[in-house]
Parts: sequence; structure tokens; C-alpha cells
Amino acid sequence: MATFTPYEVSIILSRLSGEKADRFQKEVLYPQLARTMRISGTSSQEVREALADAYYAFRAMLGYYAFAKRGNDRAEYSAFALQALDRTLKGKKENFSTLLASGSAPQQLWEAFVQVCQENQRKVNEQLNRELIEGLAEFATRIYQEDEIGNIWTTIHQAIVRSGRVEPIYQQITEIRGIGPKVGSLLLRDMVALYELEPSIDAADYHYLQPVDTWIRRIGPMLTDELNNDSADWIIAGKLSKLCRRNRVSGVRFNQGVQYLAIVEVRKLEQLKDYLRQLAQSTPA
DNA sequence: AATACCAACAGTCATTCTCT
DNA sequence: AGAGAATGACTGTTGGTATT
Repeated sequence: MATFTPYEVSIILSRLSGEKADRFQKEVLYPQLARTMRISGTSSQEVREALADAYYAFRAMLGYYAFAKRGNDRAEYSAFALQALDRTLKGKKENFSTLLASGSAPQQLWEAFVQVCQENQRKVNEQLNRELIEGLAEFATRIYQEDEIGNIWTTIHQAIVRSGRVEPIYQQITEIRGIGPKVGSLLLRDMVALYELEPSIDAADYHYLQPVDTWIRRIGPMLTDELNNDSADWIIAGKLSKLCRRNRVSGVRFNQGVQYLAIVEVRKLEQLKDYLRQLAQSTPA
């Protein structure tokens, strides 16, 4: 038995993908992306403009997405990685293309990262971090060799727009060690939201845009009988995107809305059910 | 699909230190 | 001496990816 009636579910879905997703983007996503890229403006427009630059795009990948695992408590490693990048560029963003052109970006970045970690008395966690950092740098290098720009973000963006598919690019980025299903989907989800690409993407690929974390796992069975407490992650992703579609709401925005509850509005997992119950009853703002 | 891994984190409990 | 604070060793949990 699902916790909520179909009618309540439709209200919950529309509120999550509506105002909650909005707030997630404006209060969380754009400001955080802006901060890791180190730009001043935080509107979607300004974030998009920054990401069009290869250097800023790389900062976003390295500082925001690459270490987005394990909740938010891994903030340290991303800060170290950004510091390592600054160091290899000697503080000048103009050096970024030179770095990619050098062909040794992976090694340089990794070495700098090790140094920064040591200075801060943190273990490098080589097994988890090395191929992540190197892999990302390799990816950028490869793109640079093809177009002499090397922008990870826009390259992915264009691949999606051209094909209307998300699967091939998902496979590509999750091949980078350290980027698994969760982070891969997270990145694609935000990108699709930022450029409003969802309607033009093949619905068969929607589950790739549904990162599954503790909160999504918990909320799934409350919304549909097709899920229970130990459904596998990709099943959760699939069923939830289907549920969103049937209710004519954006799956991508639904997922962002849930993340908003997780990190700002509810915070405590135990309170999720009560919160949703209230949400289903109160009238939309 | 199940299992192994990993470092950080959070508790627990015992020991040592410090102050009155 | 004794209460309480600080330190430290040990243990289990967490949330992700890798491996099979």
C-alpha cells in the first residue's frame, strides 16, 4: 500500500517539481556552481555563460560534481582539487588551454592534488581519487585535441541536443573511475534542467536523469506501490520517472525538488513522511 | 545483483589531566 | 582526593564506487 492516494501523489509531485525545484535552482544549485567557478553572478543566465568557457566548465566538474559523493561531507576534497587546479595554472585561467595542450594535464593535476592533501594532512585516498582526477583531465584533454577548446560541459550538452539521447554520454562519463551512476545522473540532471532539454529527450532515457540517493530511495515507496524498501536503484529511477510522466510533471525537476527538501527544508530523514503529508494538504503558494 | 571496499564520522568507553 | 574535562583507542555506520 502506498502511503498516499493518487490524488495526494499528484499534488506532491507537482509541488516538488514546481516551487521546490525552483528554489533548489535559485537558492542552491546556481549559487553553488557560481561559487565553485568563482564568478559573481548567480542567475541561470550567468551560470550558462560561464559554463561556455572551458576553464569554468572544468572548475564546475572538478569542484562541484566530481566529489559530489557521500552526501555533502566530502567538500574538502573538492576544495583541494580546485586548489590543485589553481596551482597547476599558476592562478591564471588563461593557462588552462596550455595545460590541456601539454598533454600531461592528468599527471600535473594529480601531483598538485597530492601536494595539497599532504599540506592539509588528509590522506589522498588514491584508490578513489586518482583516476577520478586523472580521468577528468584526460577527458578534457581528449576534447581539446579534437576542437582546441576542451570544454567538457558544452561538449556533453551538444551531444545531447544533437541526438536527443542521454544514454551514450552517460556511458562515457561513468567510464571515468570515481564517477558512478549517482554522480553521472546528477550531472546530466542539472544540465538538462539548466537548458530545459527534457522535452526534447527520448523518454526511454529518462531514468538516466534520476540520481538515486537515500532520500529518493525513501520517497519512492511512499509514492508508488511499484517500489519497496529494497528495490534496486535503477528500478527506482525508472519507476519514478514513469510516475512523473504519468502525472505530467518534469522528472528532472521532481528530483531536484527532493534534493531541496533533503538539504534545506527537511534535513532529517525521519521527518520526510510528515512533511509530505503536510505538503499534500496545504494549498500551493 | 550481490558483495567488497574505502575514509570519514560518530559513538562508547577508558584513561589521563587539571582544577578546586 | 575527587569531580569533571580533555584525550585517545576502538568499534560500528555511512554513502558512495568497484568488482565479480
